[in-house]
Amino acid sequence: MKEASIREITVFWEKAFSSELPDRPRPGSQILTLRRRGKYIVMDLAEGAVLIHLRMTGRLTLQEPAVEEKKYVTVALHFSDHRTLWFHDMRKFGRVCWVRNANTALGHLGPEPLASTFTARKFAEMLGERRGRIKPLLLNQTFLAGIGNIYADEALYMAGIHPLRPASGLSSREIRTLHRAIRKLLRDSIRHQGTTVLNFIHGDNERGSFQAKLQVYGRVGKTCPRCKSILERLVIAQRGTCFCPQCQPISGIAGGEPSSGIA
DNA sequence: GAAAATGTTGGAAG
DNA sequence: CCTTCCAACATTTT
Repeated sequence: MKEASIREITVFWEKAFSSELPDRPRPGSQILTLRRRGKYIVMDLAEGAVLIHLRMTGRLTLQEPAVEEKKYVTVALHFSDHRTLWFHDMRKFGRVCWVRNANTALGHLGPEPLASTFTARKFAEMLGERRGRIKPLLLNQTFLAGIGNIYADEALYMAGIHPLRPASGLSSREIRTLHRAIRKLLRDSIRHQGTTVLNFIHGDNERGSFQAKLQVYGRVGKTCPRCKSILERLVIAQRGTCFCPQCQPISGIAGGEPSSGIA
């Protein structure tokens, strides 16, 4: 595809679209690149950019939706080659935003976990300055970009860290383990085309397969794959949280004896 | 049939 | 700065 541009944007659900410009994109807004930053899909244009956030149930198709799913289409981008990108969104939390400058609009985001500059050392520096608990921090996009509820739970499980542990209280060993877990998890999930819990689809219109690899997410009450304890559920920062009380002790190091400290 | 839970984020309020 | 609650919305599960 060469010299593609956005010809027109049709908005079916007004709240799903916003623009920093007085008008919607004009004909000839050439598309330069397509990339991801955190949970945003970024379409850089010759002038400005289009940001897409899928939130909970957003999905994109280049295929025209069937009549019965048309009611969930909130925005459609019509390209110069006469193809159309359909933004479906059952819960209507997703957003499409036309901005002047993508970097400015996304300037609040924390580092990319997969960037080479995101080292364990850098992670340690970032954590040391923080007061809160580790799980809400992992979900905080201004702290680190791109981690959602599933990967936060999985990363903490993989690293053997209780979700309520104070962020600044992690040992350097735990930080290294968590850093590794986050990066491995995201890489593996991308390799498996993502995690489809309900209706997520990737660019080829297919479901992801990483859900088959999840160890704790969605498995409350089932057994821990590692130690066979019953996985427990907590609500932390309004988000359901699944963890293994044995492998992720609230005190002590992962895998260590809970008998440290007192007595 | 009502209540709670679901992958997210931003805003308000303490 | 940090945490908590809520709102946006539709569907499924309890």
